[in-house]
Amino acid sequence: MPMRLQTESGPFRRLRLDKRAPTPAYAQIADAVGGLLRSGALPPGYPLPPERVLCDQFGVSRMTLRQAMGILEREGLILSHRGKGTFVAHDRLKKQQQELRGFTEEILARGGKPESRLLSFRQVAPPAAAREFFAMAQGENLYEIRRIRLSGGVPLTLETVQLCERLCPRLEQFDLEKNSLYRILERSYGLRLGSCVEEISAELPAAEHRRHLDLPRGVAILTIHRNTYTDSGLPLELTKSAYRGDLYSAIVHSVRRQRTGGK
Amino acid sequence: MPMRLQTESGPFRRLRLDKRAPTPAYAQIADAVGGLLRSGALPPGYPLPPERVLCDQFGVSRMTLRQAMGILEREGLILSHRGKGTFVAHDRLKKQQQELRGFTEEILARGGKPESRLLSFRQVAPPAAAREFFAMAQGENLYEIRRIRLSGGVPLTLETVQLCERLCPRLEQFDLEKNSLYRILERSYGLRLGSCVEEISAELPAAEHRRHLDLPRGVAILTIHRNTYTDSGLPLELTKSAYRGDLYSAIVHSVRRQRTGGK
DNA sequence: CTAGATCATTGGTCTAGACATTTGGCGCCC
DNA sequence: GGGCGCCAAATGTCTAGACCAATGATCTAG
Repeated sequence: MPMRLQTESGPFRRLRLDKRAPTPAYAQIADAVGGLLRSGALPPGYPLPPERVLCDQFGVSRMTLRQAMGILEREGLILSHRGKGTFVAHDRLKKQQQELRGFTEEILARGGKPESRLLSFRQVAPPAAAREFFAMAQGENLYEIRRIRLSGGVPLTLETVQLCERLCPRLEQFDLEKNSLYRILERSYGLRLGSCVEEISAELPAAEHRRHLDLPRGVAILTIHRNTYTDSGLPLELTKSAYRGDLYSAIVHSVRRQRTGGK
Repeated sequence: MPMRLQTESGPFRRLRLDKRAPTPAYAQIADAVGGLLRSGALPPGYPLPPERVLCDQFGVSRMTLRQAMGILEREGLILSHRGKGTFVAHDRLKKQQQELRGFTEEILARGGKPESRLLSFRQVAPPAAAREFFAMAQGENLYEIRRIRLSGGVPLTLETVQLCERLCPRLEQFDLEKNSLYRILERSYGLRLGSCVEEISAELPAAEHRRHLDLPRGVAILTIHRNTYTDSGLPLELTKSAYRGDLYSAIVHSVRRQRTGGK
């Protein structure tokens, strides 16, 4: 007897697709299947229905379905093997792209309760480093924001942000103790954050750190310099953060460079 | 007069494709175009020929060409806009995936001259943390390698690596002062590195650090705990590194999570 | 009982089209 | 001169197939 054709899609049976929606079919499929996988309802190694079966179910052609599967595979949610099938990947395989987050988002993601205390908000003449980074013309101004950032009421970092006034004029109208700066930039100025480069280093505490961070003895400072760009590559923000070394550490996900691979 | 159809592919004119080669057409195209872009010969914003022109030139269908373009777009080498065209992206836009590297590779990439001094190479009973990470059975052993790692003759970090003997038996036959551990794992054991998670923190120097790292006064320690996995998600290596804070900092690239997007 | 051939099933690649949507230049009309 | 609409060109999405290559179950010959 030939190998039985798999027709029972099991947990995938109920997934559907709205052909009238403006979102493309492949995105809907990737969202639907991806959501099911991320829910953790299926154990690693659990087989997905064959592509041709899913095509029937969603009512799309195979190329469209494979566009969705490609997204899921790049995210590390599934693993495909020619001749065998496609399977739910192990959790550890999830390709965690290093994610750009502001302090507020980062602390929320870690289960903390972010707060801010504004130390100063000034317009300053740009130092050379900032002038070069932002490609500033003569006479352009820089916003400089200094804040203590807390989690659960404990001072965690002393942060200095520099922003080019050209990109976010009248920034002073916002309350930077109550609002996430990144949210303001995205929502109110339509600046879509794109990427950043951080340099993470270790230092001994200086007087300034002791003054603001309530440092116990025997604690070092984790310093992060961040250069942020918009999604179109425009220099957006320059940040220096001094974290309490005993309360904060940076988590970094890396992947091995591989062959350019399929999908 | 209608808008002139672009037929001059300019710098792209000479790119060709070997239909008999075993590598898929889309990979060849991505390599060829990607190589031209990475060479820096074209300025940011320079327009690529329309997809249909490239299809003709390479002799492939549009879906195949778009598979190649999708790779380049995900790498951040090009930017596409519906209705306008496809353009060379700005350098800053290149999606630098955080890359997993061993010390040797990292120092070479930074233009240094990596060396190692072996402090100890032992088989030890696994501590609880390692037993859990490697999912070790009773009686299994752990390799523990302690090395001073230098760049240009200067001690840079004190590194302790733990490896599960099951995955790389008879590791003691290799000279770990002369060979990159990652190279050994890949070449001699066929273990393909996949990804890692690092926790980066700051500490004050301990006696051990002073003893081995030749520390000047006023220097903190940058500590990196690394959990490494193979490309199939198998736990491979557990490393703790203590870097001289004045000589080393970690560079991290991050990108903003976006809509699942096309291609 | 085993080694090898067969073959259906699977994902990987590719084609030759189609229609949709966005953009921007051009010409027309006021 | 200044809008406004048309339309060609461009990318985005999708189809309904095709063939290839790897896998592994089954069948068959020894």
